[in-house]
Amino acid sequence: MAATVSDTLLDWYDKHARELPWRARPGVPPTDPYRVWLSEVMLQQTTVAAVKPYFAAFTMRWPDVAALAAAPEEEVMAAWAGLGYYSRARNLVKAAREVAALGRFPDTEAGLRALPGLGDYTAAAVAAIAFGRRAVVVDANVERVVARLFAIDTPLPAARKAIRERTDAVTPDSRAGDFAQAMMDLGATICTPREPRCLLCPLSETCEGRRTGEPTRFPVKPARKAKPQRRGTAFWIEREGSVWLVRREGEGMLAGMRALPDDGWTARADGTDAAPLEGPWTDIGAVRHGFTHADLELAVRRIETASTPPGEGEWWPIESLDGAGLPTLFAKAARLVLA
DNA sequence: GATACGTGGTT
DNA sequence: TAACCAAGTAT
Repeated sequence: MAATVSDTLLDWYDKHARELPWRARPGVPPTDPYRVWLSEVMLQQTTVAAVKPYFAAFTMRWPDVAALAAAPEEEVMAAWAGLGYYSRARNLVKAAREVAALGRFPDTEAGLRALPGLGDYTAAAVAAIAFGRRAVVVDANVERVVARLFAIDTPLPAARKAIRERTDAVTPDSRAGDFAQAMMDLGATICTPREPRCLLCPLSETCEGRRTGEPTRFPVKPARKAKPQRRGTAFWIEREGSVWLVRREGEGMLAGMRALPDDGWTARADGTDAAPLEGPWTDIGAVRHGFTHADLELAVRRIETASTPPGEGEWWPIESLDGAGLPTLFAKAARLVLA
């Protein structure tokens, strides 16, 4: 009888699993749910390389969920600065507080799914990896591997239903966490988007996508929309060695993060160019920054003043600006001013 | 289902 | 270099 997909893949994983800071050795259970959850949230739409230093910093500073639950949201947001998708940090604090109030992590997929910031993927991944539950874990790696394995040529996102069903069918009852991580490792290192290393793939013999001769045809993705180009202005207001920082409100772009005051640019519209103070302003230059759905050219203007701007904000010592937790866009603007 | 939401690495 | 892409979620 031929070996199953899961047996073959688990054998491969036992030999080739990546060693990652949040990962126990394959098959060895004592996996701290806090570390699994934290890493999974950080890894949402984010590369392993980008996550590593943040994971190290967070676990050093907040070693368990109780410590994170007790942290001021503002400090967690600042520590997240540079990692992107900042609603993750807001939800991270909320979830930590719910778990702390509960006294422990929910240990079922449904219980985890109810926490803020845990969607279908993350709830399944934590249930499987941290609690050994059988769960169907589907991320972009699994989508790609499964779409190729079964030559699913329905375009995304309509293909998700079939992909999920196929993934369910090959997910084993035991070691579901290792199986999920094996699928993701395979997708990240072998079954890559552009030049898959089919000669090294443990599943190549049964892969229907490979049999077609064009494995990279799967999964079929819709064409992308063009990104609009936006313009805006940020204002560097300096007084006695400090710069005026504001906190961005709401739940939109960079919400909750410290920032330079700006002219109200959004992903949908250019800024008004209106300054928070009377001039004279000095033009410093501009920085370019790409967001998911818009590219921004941000002009930077500077002024030295003795007065405090209207509205909420704080004078932040320039020498310790690194600790302010500015998102990358404003870190670039600050770098330009200080260069 | 479609859209909003960051950033840095890779090709 | 300009796309493309990454361990997605919320609305």
